Amino acid sequence: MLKRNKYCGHISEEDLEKEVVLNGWVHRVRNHGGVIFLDLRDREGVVQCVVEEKENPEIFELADSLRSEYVVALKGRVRRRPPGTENPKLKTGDYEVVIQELEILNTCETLPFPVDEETHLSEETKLRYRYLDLRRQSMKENLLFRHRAYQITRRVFLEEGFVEVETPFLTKSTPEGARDFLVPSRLHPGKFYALPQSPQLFKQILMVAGFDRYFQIVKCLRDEDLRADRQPEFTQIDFEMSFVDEEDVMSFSEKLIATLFRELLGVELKTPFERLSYREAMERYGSDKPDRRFGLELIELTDIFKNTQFKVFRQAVESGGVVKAINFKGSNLSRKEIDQLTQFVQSIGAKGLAWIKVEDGKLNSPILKFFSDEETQALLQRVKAQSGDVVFFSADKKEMVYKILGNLRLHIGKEYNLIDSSRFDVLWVVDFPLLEWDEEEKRFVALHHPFTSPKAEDVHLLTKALETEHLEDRKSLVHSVRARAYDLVINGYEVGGGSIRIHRKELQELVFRLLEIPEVEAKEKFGFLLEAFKYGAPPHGGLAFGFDRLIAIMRGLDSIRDVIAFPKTQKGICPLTGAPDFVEPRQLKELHIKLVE
RNA sequence: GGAGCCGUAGUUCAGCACGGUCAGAACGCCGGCCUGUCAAGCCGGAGGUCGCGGGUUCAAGUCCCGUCGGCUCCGCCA
Repeated sequence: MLKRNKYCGHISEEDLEKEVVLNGWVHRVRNHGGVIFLDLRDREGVVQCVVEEKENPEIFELADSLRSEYVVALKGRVRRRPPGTENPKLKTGDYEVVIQELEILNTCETLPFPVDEETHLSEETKLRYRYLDLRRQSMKENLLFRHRAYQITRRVFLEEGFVEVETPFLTKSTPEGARDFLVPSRLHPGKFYALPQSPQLFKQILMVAGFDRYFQIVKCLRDEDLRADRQPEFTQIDFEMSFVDEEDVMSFSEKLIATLFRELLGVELKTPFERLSYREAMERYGSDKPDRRFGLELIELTDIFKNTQFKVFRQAVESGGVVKAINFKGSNLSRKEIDQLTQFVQSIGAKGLAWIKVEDGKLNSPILKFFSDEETQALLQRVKAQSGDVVFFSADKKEMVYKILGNLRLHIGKEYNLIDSSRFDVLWVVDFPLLEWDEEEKRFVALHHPFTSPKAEDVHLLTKALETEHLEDRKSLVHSVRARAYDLVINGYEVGGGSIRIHRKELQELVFRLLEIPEVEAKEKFGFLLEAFKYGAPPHGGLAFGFDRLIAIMRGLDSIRDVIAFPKTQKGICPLTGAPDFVEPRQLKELHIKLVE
């Protein structure tokens, strides 16, 4: 076999008049009768190869039998293309390889879809024939980009003295958080391993072990429903540091992210990144991961309507809720467009969508008749209403208003192309609440995870909350406790999150008491961590980046599937392998598993 | 668990609102011609369970119900 000494995509001036051996796939063949052009492709690119019938009839005949995606090896002389026939679209477009020897290493059946074009393909087709999909340029570039990102990431961690350690995949199920993937134990009937949702506990134990600075690029697994930015298995850049506070973790993170953007995209991010409090993010954008590349901010109106006659608003305010609005300025939306937006908010759980349209100084609205003149005037002034504006309202419990208007804002931003996709909006969201009330479980749950440290100045509120009998009072005390947590948000996606952890037993026990995790259970579920903390746990904290999301955002892609070599469909299926699938009864028996029905 | 969009040739799609020459296009594939193309060109050809099941109707890609699959979103995702 002729063995490659050059990649097709690397043919350049220095190869002129030299002999090269290429290995690759037939990208395209153009037969002109007496001359055949063959575009040969490998990982690095494409080069045109040529054979003329009168010069080399045997090779010409062989080349005539070539079809798309045949695998070939060829030897040839590189020459400059005749003037006027250069192809500026190709990196190697000034040159061509005159074929002297040609070996067909393998044939290829008729393709299910063209590899050489960027035809839109259904997700199912892409994934079923992923090996062909990955031959396509954009997908190939996505993976090569990702590859470079791994290398830069490792280098930056190395420069900063981090140690790479692997943590177990067969581990213990822990309460709180996402649903675990379980692995039945053959050696221990009835017992199960859990696949890790993240290396969280292990990396903290590594800090106790004195490794000081740890990192890992690691798969995490969560058995939850999928989204464009969520796969059941995904990759995190995970790290943890000892003897640090949030400033250390954040500034290292900034170095890593800024380096990736600089070296991969040539984009210089301004450091330190901007910071926004959780509260401000929610109040202005209705989201803890705001996309600030467009306006349409939420406007507070509760005070204006606190005594209103309009029942919908008044009831919301009386029961502790809020009234907020967004003003889609100069949009001149038609009734039909407003109806479509109404349908959208209804699909996410709103009862309806109140609106006012400003037209030539006149107001058009189904709810205006319920407002007093003062309310209308105050409202118009607050939202800075001008002709052409359409104002949308939401009045409900705070969380609901944020959800409705936050999503509506985003929906409008996308639907009406308000987003400047040429820039990156990078920010930290900080000052998260430590705990939030879970209405379903009737208890407090950790917003990040139960090991997140509260701010020192807020700890006394936790103590006080424990002593408070009345639930509403207790809620308001607990909700005012801020966590030493931080999320990195880029273009409206949470690409990373972390915190300074609790490293002292007493504080951890206090948090467990508030989470209503009984001592017995805490001991049973993560007693190993609590025990480790007894033996000299250093103060520590860390962060994990969602690697797939980060790469997708940097590549300007909407779905992380496009940066994962072999992703799953929305139902968690792998069309390439057919996983998940049934297994042999014998396998089940070994695992002591009996299927119901 | 819920909402929306989609499913027609190997691929991407049109046809569906108004049921009746609607089995169509492009690309791909096969055959032929062609010495400078590069999404080569020209001529010819093959290729379909309209996702699946049921219903309405004289008649169903087209309307209705169910179901399966793909995508987006809500719930869920510390």
